[in-house]
Amino acid sequence: MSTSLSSPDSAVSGPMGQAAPQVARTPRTGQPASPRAASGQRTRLRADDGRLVRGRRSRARIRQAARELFRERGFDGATLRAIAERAGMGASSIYRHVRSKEELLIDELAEMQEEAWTRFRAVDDRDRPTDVRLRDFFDVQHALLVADRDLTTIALRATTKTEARVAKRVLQLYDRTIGLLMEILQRGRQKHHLSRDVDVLETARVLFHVSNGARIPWANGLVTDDALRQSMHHAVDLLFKGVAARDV
Amino acid sequence: MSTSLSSPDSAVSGPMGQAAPQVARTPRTGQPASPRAASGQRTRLRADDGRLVRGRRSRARIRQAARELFRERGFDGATLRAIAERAGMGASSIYRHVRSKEELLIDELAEMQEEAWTRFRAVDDRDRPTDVRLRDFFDVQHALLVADRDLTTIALRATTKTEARVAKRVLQLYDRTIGLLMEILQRGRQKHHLSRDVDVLETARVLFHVSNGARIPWANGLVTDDALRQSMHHAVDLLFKGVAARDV
DNA sequence: GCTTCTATGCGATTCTGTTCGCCAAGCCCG
DNA sequence: CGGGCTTGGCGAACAGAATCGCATAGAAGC
Repeated sequence: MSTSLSSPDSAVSGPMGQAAPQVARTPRTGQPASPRAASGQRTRLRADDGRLVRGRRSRARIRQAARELFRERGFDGATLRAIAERAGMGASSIYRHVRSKEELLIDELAEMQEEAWTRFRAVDDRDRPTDVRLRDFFDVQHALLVADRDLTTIALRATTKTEARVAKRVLQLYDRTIGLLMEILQRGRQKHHLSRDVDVLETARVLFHVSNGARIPWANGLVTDDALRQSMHHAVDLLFKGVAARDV
Repeated sequence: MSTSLSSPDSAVSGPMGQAAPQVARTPRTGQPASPRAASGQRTRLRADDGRLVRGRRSRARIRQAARELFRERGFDGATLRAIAERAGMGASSIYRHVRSKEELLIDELAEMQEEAWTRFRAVDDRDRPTDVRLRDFFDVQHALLVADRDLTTIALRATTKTEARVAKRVLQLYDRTIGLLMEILQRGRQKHHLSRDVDVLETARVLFHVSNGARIPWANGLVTDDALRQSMHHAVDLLFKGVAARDV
């Protein structure tokens, strides 16, 4: 239930405020930043405020530096100090724009996910059999995963952080993927590929959970890239055919 | 493939050497500890060596302290220095017995898993329908999970650590669970609850992956305890019946 | 201009897990 | 007994993420 797709509240805005004025976040304190918010706005904060412009540029530099260093040295290898240095600022300043190192990662992750969706839509054909479409989707996702192993590992780790904010954003990404799976399944039901009494949402979730769970041994090098891929194909098959004996 | 159940090598021994002489681990260096190992044994190290006895006692105290503090403050809240203090020693001494904080956690985890297996076997009846047995298994596991929320969250996190040693041990625990699921499924196939061409191992894995994946939103408070439980029931159902239309 | 507020930045500091170098005590063997 | 070995322990130190308090500069309001 609460794992609703595209949850209405917050909507998360774009990764790292490349959009709106950001409502003066002051990452340092988790509070509404200032009494102003409650006591009626005194300063309105125009979007072209010189400070905000500077801030946006800083954020962009941080983001860029983080991305580069994540790829060069991996998440754990990329020191905040190194990121800061490359972004041309002190380490502590980063926390003016980001509330934790993991938050930087989410930008990366969101981007990869976006890429996965667009790639899939590019190759997808809504008229093909449902199971084929599903396999294709997982294949696309798989290709990106393999290209960015560290990223996905850490994304998984991020969902197990006490720091709820980070985990929630990752989970919101997840929800969108589940939504896409639902779409595919829904279409399948319309075309009578699926039996009528299937709960589309629940099925999408199961598929998604499998894909997440299967990544764990893979991320630890216990299964090969291809085995992971096959594993997902297998899961789709199983789910479609069912394992129960037909004649009992 | 490499995710074989009860992998032959190492067998991991018991949690934190409550058994054998431990082969002089010297956690500090990852190496075989001393040239002796290669050059033929010079000192044989009797099990009642006073030093080893002391070591075992220390390990027991550490373990006890860790367990208590994990429950009191959660994994992240339990400082190594606090654990050390309660165990009556300096923080750095812990590393004579353990190679990382996570290793302490694994002991806990292994114990919970063990408990889950024994509880299940206590209530299980091999003659009941396969899907019922599966649901029961997940229910037992679920009950323990709920009682120890933090533990399972961190276990997940541990599988995404760069520290391979820890992850591997967790995954070995996982493998045993998959093995149990296989057993259940195998029995089901014998009794013709399952169709003949089902790949028992692959099915067990899918089930297990779902259970892992489904825990993620739960651990983040996005689904209730009961919703998680229902989710697993749902997954078993889906897997059994299959989602494909029967008449196409 | 002057005050006040806000966004940004910085260096020092705190808190963590972990490592290092040294030392004590225990066992074995001559 | 007296070296050589090993285990266990300790305090100092390190590195990395995150926090604090202060400083700067731009903007808004008078």
